[in-house]
Amino acid sequence: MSDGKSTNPGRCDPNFGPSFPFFFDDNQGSSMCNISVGHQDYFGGGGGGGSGGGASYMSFAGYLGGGFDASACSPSDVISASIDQQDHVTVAGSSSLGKGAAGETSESHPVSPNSSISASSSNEATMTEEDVDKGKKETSGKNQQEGCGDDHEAQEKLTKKVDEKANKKKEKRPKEPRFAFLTKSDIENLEDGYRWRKYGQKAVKNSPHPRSYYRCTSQKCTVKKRVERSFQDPSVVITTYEGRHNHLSPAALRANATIGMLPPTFLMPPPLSSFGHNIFTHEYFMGDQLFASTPHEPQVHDPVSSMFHRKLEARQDSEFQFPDHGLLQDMIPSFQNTQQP
DNA sequence: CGTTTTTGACCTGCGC
DNA sequence: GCGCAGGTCAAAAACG
Repeated sequence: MSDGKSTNPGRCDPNFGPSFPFFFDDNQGSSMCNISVGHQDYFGGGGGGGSGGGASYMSFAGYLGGGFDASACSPSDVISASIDQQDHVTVAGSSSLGKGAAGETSESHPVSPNSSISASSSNEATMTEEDVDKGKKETSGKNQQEGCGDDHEAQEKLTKKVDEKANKKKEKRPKEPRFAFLTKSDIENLEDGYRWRKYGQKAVKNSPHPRSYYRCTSQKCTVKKRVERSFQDPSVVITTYEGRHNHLSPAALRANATIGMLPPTFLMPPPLSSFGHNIFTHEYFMGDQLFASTPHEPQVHDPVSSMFHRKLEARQDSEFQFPDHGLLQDMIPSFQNTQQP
């Protein structure tokens, strides 16, 4: 479609807002957690991106490996949560922000107050097979069809693939970390700094809105994302990222090249640097804060971390309701449980 | 001409 | 085992 096709690095869409993730990490198959989140709000300019915190607190950005670059923009609100089975949970809500560390173009966008949403995650098996799947599918579908024996090579390949599949199945492949976030926006394609190629679209049960599947266009990068609208609130876009980027986002590269002054924290992992702006700057809640009563002390001090605290406070009074059913609930079934008594 | 989107078909997992 | 729903593939079309 439009050129940015799916997402164009570093560009801002006038209507977008990043939202926050809720992230799940399926690794180990455990399960997930919940999250809740919030409401619309807005935190003005903060700075930049962030590292999620200390060692044990990895931001979703970190998880993704780079996930987002929000250099993009955003106007809308975000609502989201992310989770990581291990010890972190992140949630967010969001809205617009000012300039990020990355500089880029953003100007501050006014934010509009919006809704409240909550989420929880259940990832489960839903997507975990993907990585492996890819190979599988390639093999399976096609090969079966072609198996007529056109060519030995083809057959051999097939066989190999099949074997690989079998092995993988047995091995039980690790699940890719995932995180999702809700964004209140008219636009479905969030500008997250990476380039995505759409590889499928599917109608979703109980929802008039189709779900789109995207893959990172970078070579060897297996990150995928799914984008769909909440059927209950069409203005809410649910974006789910899966996997971690193994490269810098085009936007991040650009920003770094231009700025060249970012603190190490930002530059280190590709992902983090990319997050520098929108997302982090908006609201981001650390999991422990959500689930535990102990205040979280960021191990790494950075603007973002501090920001989390402030934001969190701001949000405590929010009322979380999760209007969505179906899709969202699938992702976030227990959202309500996370709410504070 | 290269890249991305569209879209129908196929595959897989899950519940009944 | 069957049907359903989700996810992916890949040919064709569209786009720049």
